[in-house]
Amino acid sequence: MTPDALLAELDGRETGVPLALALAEGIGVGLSDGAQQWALACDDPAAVVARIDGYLSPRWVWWDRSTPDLLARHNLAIDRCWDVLTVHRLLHGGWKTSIPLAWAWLNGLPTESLPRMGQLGLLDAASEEGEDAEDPLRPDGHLRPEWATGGYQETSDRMAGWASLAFSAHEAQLALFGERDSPDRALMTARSESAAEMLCAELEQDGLPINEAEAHRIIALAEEEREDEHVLRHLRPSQEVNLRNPAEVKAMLRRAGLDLPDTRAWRLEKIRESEPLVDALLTWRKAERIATTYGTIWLAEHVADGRLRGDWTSSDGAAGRMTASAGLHNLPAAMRSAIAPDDSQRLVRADLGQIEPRVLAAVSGDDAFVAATQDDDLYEPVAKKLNVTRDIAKVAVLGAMYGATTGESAGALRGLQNNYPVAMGLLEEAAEAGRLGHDVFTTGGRRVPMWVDPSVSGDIDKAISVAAARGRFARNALIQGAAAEFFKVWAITVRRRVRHLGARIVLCLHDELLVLTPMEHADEVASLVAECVQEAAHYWSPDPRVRFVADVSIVKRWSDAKD
DNA sequence: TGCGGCTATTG
DNA sequence: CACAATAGCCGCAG
Repeated sequence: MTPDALLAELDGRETGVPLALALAEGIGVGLSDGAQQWALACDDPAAVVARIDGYLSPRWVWWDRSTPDLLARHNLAIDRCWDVLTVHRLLHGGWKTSIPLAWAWLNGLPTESLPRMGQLGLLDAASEEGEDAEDPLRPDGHLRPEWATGGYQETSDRMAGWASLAFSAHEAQLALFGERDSPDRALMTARSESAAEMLCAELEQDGLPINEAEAHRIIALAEEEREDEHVLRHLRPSQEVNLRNPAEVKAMLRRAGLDLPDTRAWRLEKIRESEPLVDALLTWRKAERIATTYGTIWLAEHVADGRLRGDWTSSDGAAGRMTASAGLHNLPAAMRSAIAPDDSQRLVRADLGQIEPRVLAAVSGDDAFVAATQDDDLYEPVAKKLNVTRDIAKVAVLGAMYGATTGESAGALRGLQNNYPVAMGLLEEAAEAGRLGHDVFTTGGRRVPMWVDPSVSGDIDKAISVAAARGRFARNALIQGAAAEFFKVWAITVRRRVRHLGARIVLCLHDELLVLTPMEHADEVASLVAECVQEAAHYWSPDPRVRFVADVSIVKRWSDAKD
């Protein structure tokens, strides 16, 4: 089959119709619409996908990240897609999964008896009668694991079969959405999370622009400051101490007359003014961190052709936040001046303001709390209502979302419950579900699985403390998870809206975006990024009255101050 | 060599 | 010092 013949067959179909896809470099493309399947042998499958996408603009259905990875390598950006494994994580909860596991779960097959690769290879070599190696399904209904790990890529006919199964999996998932409380909302999430997975493929491909000379300068400075002697010279009598061993550091401080329960920075910070030894230790630790974690080895491992790259996942972690390796999400502030493009480009830096409380207002629909979001600083009206300072109001609101029970926030918590009963009630309901070990669901329909630690049975105190931790976790997961969903809608909207200007997202950081843009389009990109906050809010927010805000600025380096 | 504990960094 | 994450070094068990 040729691409032209295929396009003729697809003629007249509606935009957005689901079309499943499997492909392999240099081999071909397999497609399926559920009723028919097509196999195209060709060298450049991405070019075929580009033609169909331009012609029909379907919703591309694929099994997993391997497909957008290939498309991203060919610089083909797809906006409308359905990633079966990403949707599986949404429906099922958790992160660990695989194509055979998702297939088994969707088809009600026992998942304990999932065929494993090694033993199956032997069985297949024996090739029982009645078994067809060209069939991706075994007689018991399970997927052949060797198909999932590349076997489907051998011929375009196999790809067509593989695409056909992806289509079936997608239909099974659609049926499950129908059983949800808010099917339409969960479907929206499935689509946006799938697009976010494609964005992750691009983030891995592109990387962050990094000025290596500047990075080396920062590392060299840290190397100087991490000399043990800078700390040890404060000791009388002089002594050898392994500063990397917390127990030895604690003993060292005790000998210096400082008896502390541990040596954590927040504790030491309080006394560094009056204790030169402590001040030197904290300075040493900061330098040590940069030199060990973000030193020359790190540069060599993660930087190539002027880009800093890590692995990206679109919905890792408890509640579905994006994660990145290579330290991209916890780069020390001191290193951020090295994140900079060449002079012909700029970074548009944007971050959502007070995103978690605003999301709480949106998902709870609490009238009074929604009203507070009209303010640029949401904590001001809250403080006024509670008759406390702005700082206490902030700690109280954050404490309510994290499940704090002690400290300053405890007192203000009663004020929050009186003034914002709907929002606080929602949080408490989630916490109670978590304590009981019941799964909770984000507003976008992500299942957040709870767990029961079997090791606590018999130990009442421990069981209570584990249940309490689960309650805090569930309470926060509703907010953090919903914020992650909103953030991803914003990110994929930006991705789509700035593309024609040659701009690309190069970093996603929970509430912050970095967009790399040609200098001449920086102003327009910045405007679009700001507009996209409203567009994303309109699309995502369960309560249209909630106001979302963002800071947007054009910078040469990530570290540059916002204007 | 793998793992828990401690510590750092970030949102 | 509550929620989430990645990542390093240490000592200790195997």
